[in-house]
Amino acid sequence: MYTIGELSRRTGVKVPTIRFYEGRGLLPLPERTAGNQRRYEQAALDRLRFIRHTRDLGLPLADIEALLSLEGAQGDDLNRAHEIARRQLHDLRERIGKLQRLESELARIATACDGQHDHVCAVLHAFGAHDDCSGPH
Amino acid sequence: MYTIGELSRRTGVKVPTIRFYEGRGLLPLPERTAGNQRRYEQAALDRLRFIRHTRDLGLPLADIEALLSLEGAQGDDLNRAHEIARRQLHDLRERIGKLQRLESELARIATACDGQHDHVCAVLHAFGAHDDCSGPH
DNA sequence: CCTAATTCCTCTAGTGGCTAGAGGTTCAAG
DNA sequence: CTTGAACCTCTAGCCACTAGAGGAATTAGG
Repeated sequence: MYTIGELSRRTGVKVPTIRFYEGRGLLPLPERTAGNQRRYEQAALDRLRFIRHTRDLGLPLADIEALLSLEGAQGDDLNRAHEIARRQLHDLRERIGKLQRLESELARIATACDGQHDHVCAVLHAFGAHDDCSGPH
Repeated sequence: MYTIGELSRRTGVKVPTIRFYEGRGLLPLPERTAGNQRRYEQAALDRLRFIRHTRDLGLPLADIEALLSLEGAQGDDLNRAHEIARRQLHDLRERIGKLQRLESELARIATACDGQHDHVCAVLHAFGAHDDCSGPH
């Protein structure tokens, strides 16, 4: 039996966030003490770790909900879980690619006008100038 | 003189978003026709492109506002613009690093249990299992 | 000049994923 | 039995938009 604070410490999910997940239906309603405080079992800890992990992976709560509903799934449902993983991987790779293109541009901007603070800073110009960018975005 | 729709087409910023920016003070109040419709000058187009570009680079609106206020700045203000660029680059590199770690993990998950749909899918297990991860997050 | 289609207007509310705060109650240690 | 930490509910706020309602203005064609 864990208090909500213990659950928080063990998973790294903040207390208000745990209550928020409960409200969203991601965590089942836990038992309560006579004084109305939440008491969790091991299963809740596992489930919350699953949620934490998948959130870290960038899955939106809706997808996590879908995955959670597939617990012990068979047949087509497994394909659905697979599909979610593949889609996430695809999204992630796109995000990385985009960010890397921006990185090179930002590096160019950050080093612009280093040393020569004449009268109009190249940084401000560089932020506005799209023409100088190497790749499209 | 551009209508809001033309401005939108030329910058790729959606019409409601342009109005939203105006409300946030990022764009000055434009002239209006007798019928109360917005009419923009070239300066507004340039400014909106600047905003669009910096948003693409990941800058929050507050930072963009700060940069816009530095137009034609001198001395310390230039350092401030520089500082914004450097901080953004730092953040961006962190984000990329984190996403790359997640990518390798997600790739592992997506290919797990390919072919062998025995009875409990490895994808679901893999989503929950943090132990198998290569790096920390 | 009239009509019809398109674009424009303001306003409110919703999205995702939390986070912060107010104002109060319960629990555990000493 | 007292104290202080942790808990409770509830509302509101954050960012950066996006969607929709309900209506007014503009523009192109006939």
